[in-house]
Amino acid sequence: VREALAMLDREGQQRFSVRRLAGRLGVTPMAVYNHVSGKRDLLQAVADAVVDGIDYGEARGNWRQTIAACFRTLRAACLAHPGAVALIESADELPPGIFRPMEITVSALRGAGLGPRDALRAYFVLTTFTLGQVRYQTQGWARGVDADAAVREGRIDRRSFPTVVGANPPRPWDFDRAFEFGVSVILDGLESQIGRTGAARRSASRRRR
Amino acid sequence: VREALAMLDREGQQRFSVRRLAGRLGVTPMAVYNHVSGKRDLLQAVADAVVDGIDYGEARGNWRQTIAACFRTLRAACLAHPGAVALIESADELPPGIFRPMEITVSALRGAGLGPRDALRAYFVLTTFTLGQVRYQTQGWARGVDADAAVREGRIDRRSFPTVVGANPPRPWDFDRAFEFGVSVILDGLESQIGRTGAARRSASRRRR
DNA sequence: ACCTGAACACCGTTCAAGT
DNA sequence: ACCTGAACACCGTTCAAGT
Repeated sequence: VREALAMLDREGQQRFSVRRLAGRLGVTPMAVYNHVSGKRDLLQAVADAVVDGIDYGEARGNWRQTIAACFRTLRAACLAHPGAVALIESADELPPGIFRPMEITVSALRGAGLGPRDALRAYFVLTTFTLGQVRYQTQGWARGVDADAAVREGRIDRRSFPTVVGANPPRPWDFDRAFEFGVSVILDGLESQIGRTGAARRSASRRRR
Repeated sequence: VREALAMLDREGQQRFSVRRLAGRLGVTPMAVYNHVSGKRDLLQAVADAVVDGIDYGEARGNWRQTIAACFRTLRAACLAHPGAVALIESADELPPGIFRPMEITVSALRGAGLGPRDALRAYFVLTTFTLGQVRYQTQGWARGVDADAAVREGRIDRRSFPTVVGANPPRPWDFDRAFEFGVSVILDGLESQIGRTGAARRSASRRRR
């Protein structure tokens, strides 16, 4: 499992194969099947190992700080094991620890006054954002969606895409800052949602009196 | 390409193969290579076709409405071709149309008063969120990260995950509402960011006088 | 210009056999 | 309990040959 994770981080899931893993372990391909019931099972085990290796620590500070810290931890773990993210996203079943961010986030938001459904939705906003950002960074957003390259190579003309051409991003793109910006935008948005529903609830209870 | 897209939407990228495509076309596997230089090239062509098929229409309304409409369109297109999302995310190069949402979003946000770097970052928040949400919906978030199933199957205990167990999501999960919630949260967050930098700029120009 | 058939190097996996 | 070797059904792709 350890060697599999290393291979995945090094060469990606595309180039990973049971036979090559066996080769690196100096063993016949079939020996792998004594420890694992198949490729699927092996990748599952790798995903489990990564998920279990994440430590979110103790919550401290207000709800914004708690949530921000949680997703910073998640992001750092994903960046440390770029090969594992796709695995986690496609795993059939993951260890309970995968729900730690949900627990932390929903709990913090409930405490801040957000309703249960919205708190859960907010969690999904934060995870999809965080994992998506990691994907772009590791798999190379520098692929098809690299506006900078498209502008440089002249695949895009100023006429149809004036703003894209003008906003040509500074290189190297600072993923950390982009992530922090996103987190604070989302938290700001949640704060104003909380203010709004809180105000609605207050005026409702005022009417009730 | 049309048949390939249909196969991908139907059975997913995992089960797709050149040989099976050839089979469905009633032709020998090698015939495919007369029209396309390889599997990679074929998938690229599929991604291109999907991207080119998206029509974002004319911008109308204020910046919030413009942006929301843009990502609703993107989301609808992705949901219509679930098999193509992974392709687009991993394509090496995509047609210019892929930058339309960036153009629309950055332009709208610049107009609303956001700085160039933040406008670009905001675009990435919105795309990662939108595509991530689509992934969860189509690939089945119902995989490893399905809290509902985990609770039902008793893989999670109330002691360590009180909030997750309590927040047991209503079934069926309403992806549309979750998406709309996320969009409005992000737009709220951007609005308060704009207010903040706008205020900072105003007070700076006041000092300058 | 398009299709075929045989071939090559790779896959995941099974199964009988070894120690 | 662990490993091996041969085999099977599948890949993507090349290449010479056909029309």
